[in-house]
Amino acid sequence: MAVKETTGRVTKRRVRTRANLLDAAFAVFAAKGFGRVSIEEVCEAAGYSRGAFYSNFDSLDELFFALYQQRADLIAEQVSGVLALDGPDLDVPDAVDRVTEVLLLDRDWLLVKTDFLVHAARAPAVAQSLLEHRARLRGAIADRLARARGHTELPAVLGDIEGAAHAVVAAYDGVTTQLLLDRDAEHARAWLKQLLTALLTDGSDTTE
Amino acid sequence: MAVKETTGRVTKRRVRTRANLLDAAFAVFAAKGFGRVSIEEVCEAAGYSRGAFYSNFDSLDELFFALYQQRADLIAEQVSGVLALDGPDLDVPDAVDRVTEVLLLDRDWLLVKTDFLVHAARAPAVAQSLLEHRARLRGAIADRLARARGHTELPAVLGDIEGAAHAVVAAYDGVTTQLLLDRDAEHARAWLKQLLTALLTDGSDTTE
DNA sequence: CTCTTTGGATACGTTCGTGTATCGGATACA
DNA sequence: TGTATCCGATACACGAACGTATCCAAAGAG
Repeated sequence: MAVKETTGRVTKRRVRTRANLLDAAFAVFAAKGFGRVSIEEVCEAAGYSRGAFYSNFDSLDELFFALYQQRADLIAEQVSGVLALDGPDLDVPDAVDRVTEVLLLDRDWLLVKTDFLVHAARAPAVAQSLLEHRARLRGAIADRLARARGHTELPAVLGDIEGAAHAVVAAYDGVTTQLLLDRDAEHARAWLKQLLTALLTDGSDTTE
Repeated sequence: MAVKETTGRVTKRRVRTRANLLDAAFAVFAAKGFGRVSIEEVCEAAGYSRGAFYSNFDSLDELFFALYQQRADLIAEQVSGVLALDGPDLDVPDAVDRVTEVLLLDRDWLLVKTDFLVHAARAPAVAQSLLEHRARLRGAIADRLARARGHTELPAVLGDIEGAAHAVVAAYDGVTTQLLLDRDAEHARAWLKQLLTALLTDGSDTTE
């Protein structure tokens, strides 16, 4: 049961400890990786006993899911926010700049995100939820690209705008992988920018 | 100690059981994910007792590393082989076709590969080894691209040939991520082809 | 302030995996 | 075929983490 019985009392303390558990879990997961983490470790890191955990969650999986959703929504908002900025149309390179400034900042998040991916890959239900999340993000990107039309022409090879949005996500995923290994965030961001530019513009624009 | 004392007797049985353990481990890792797998499970799947394991490996980590190296080398050979085919020059789209036919075939491999990535991301020494492996692969791709010059002009946005090779790997990683979630291998391969085409050619070539 | 409800701590018993030490059958080599 | 060596199986002791049942303190309602 994902949600505790919707009894009357909502309790303030509960919210606090739940948040604390989630925060601690984030740190522990990032450090050791989900799957190598015990419930006890999370509790210890949060300064609670196991009783607190079982009072708030039914399993580590459930906590992990909640944690991911929390953070992913946060990121998604940031990206959407950045993309929505400014008037109805602005050229693509500028949007690319803005996005790359927000992304790839927190290594811990990348670690947890990838853990979650690998987790979802083996749990169809979870995968479904993750796919929907990605679809929403792609939607935001597609909207942005649609608004930019006229300023910058998209290459035809990617197909429609949806295709282009798909490509953007793929580029992000690809760069994430590399960054996880070499830990060079600066380089990763510069390079993501370059990749996106290559994907979203015709070869004509050689800014760098 | 990665390699058992180099004593005289080379032993035939040992090689067999070691291989069996590795094969069984691959299946188990793919199914449950490294980190959720116990030594016992691997032994059981292979039909051995834990004694056999400790006689061949010092830890699960060591086995995992050996397993990854084995399979990754295999894939790398396949790719290099496919890329080396035919005369000194052939256009890019053809090479793209060949490569996409070899890649993204085995879901189990993608799972294990991603597990290993996430593992390496937290173990610098392992990451180093993985980075070198990737560099070698990039090298093969770069060589191929160099030979194709004159037939197809690369877009300038990616920089030199090394940059283009980098982009190819990123695209592969990105598509892998998506495939892990939606399990649509057919679509993934078609789309990888499209992505690579978009990256490696000027917008002029609209084959599809 | 009192009383009721809720949240988290503590204290079990149990299961599971680990690593080691020892033993017996298999294997290579003469 | 004999024999020395190797390899894998078995047995054991230990520790870690789990899930539950129970209890005390904290927070909200009146």
